[in-house]
Amino acid sequence: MTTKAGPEPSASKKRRERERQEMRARLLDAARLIAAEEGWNAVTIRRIAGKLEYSAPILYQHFSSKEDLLVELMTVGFAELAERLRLAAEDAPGRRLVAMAEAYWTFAFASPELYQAMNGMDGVPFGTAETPREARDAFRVFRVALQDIASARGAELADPAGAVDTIWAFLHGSVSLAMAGRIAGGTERARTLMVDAVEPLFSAQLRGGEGGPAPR
Amino acid sequence: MTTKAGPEPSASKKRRERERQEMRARLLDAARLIAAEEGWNAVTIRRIAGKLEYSAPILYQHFSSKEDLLVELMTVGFAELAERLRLAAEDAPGRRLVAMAEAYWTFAFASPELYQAMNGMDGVPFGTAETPREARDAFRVFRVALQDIASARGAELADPAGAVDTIWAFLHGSVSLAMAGRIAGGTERARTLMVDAVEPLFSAQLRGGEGGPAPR
DNA sequence: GTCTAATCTCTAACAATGTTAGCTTTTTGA
DNA sequence: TCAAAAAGCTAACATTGTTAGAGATTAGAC
Repeated sequence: MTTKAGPEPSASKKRRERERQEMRARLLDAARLIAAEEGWNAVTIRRIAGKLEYSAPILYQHFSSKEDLLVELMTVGFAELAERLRLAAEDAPGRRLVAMAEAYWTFAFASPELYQAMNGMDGVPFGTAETPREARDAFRVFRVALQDIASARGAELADPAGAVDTIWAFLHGSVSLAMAGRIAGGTERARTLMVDAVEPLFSAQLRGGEGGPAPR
Repeated sequence: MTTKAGPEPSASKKRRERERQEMRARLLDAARLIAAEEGWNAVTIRRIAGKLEYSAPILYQHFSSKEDLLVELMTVGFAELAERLRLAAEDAPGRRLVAMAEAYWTFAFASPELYQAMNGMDGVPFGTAETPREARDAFRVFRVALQDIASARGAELADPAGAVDTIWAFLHGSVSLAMAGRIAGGTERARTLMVDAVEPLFSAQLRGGEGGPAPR
């Protein structure tokens, strides 16, 4: 390990580094707050800085560009989502799948601005940046949970990674359409539709192809 | 009917109206082409007009704003998608579901710029405009097809509209993640995962709750 | 305590964006 | 031939992300 080479940094140097980090976090929070209140279109560099009573160029001492800040918020979102999924994964195997689907939904509608930053909706760019580690974390939590549920039923997944992709795609599509107001009947109905369909979608991922109904 | 009140418009008036429509269509095509070649971020009013050798303000004689043009392209997209779904719905009942899922996928990847315009990705605004008639058209085609498939199996859908929403959400989520490069293994694997899972997802929509495997 | 170098933060400016005003030119219909 | 209408342009505006450069503040060595 080459970590911590050279002499110990002086006390004030450490303090200033800490203040830098706090400033960075405050900038992220400000952007997130504006987005939550007025949508991503209202998130401009001058408004972010203004919210902290700084002038616009301050942002470039903490992020290389506006997009850089947005990408960072995306990883914040994935971290929060992963945490919620971890929590839901502690449910009993019988309820775990539904709990995780509900956790996904709850996260998305509790923090729509983060969900949008993560999925490139509404003016937030996406695709150029690599998928962050936090996203892979969330994915892994999901995969382990699905495998556990399968083995609790005395079965196993034909293609664990594929099962996660498939179910993730369904959850994302459901939330995405619901958030855009594209599901007639409102979000409550959309949520019910999603939760009801996730179980058969999972069963079909079990070895042996198109699985039958879930065991009672 | 109050259509066609007043005297017949003069010949040259009709010609100019026709030219206006053509100009409008050319503006839409230019925007679409730029988006297809360089992404939506490159689509600026000056570039759209420039591509037709006009100056920028010409756009405002055909659209009330840039967003207005984008919304129009969105309905173009839904019209194309509806047409493709209609075609796929002519397949034999046994293949129809997969054919429609494949048609959805093929459309999305044949015209990513339209798909993005329809679903508000990558800088294209969405949500403010009402869902256009063409979108409801596509939805209806889907619903009728699903109902036909069900009755061809001697069953029926518990909630036809809900079944469409559910399957649509899954298709959209799959395409959306694949297009963002978020499915490990590339688009071909993503496509396979989607097509494989659509059948059990459909079966679960049949009356009687979580349906078993498809009849052979 | 004083001085130099680093760090912080600002104002001013830049090019590019969507959009509007106002003018000139062309076309229309009598 | 002429007035009205339509088409199309240039010039401008405010707002965006971003950079340059100057002025203030602080750090740490003597």
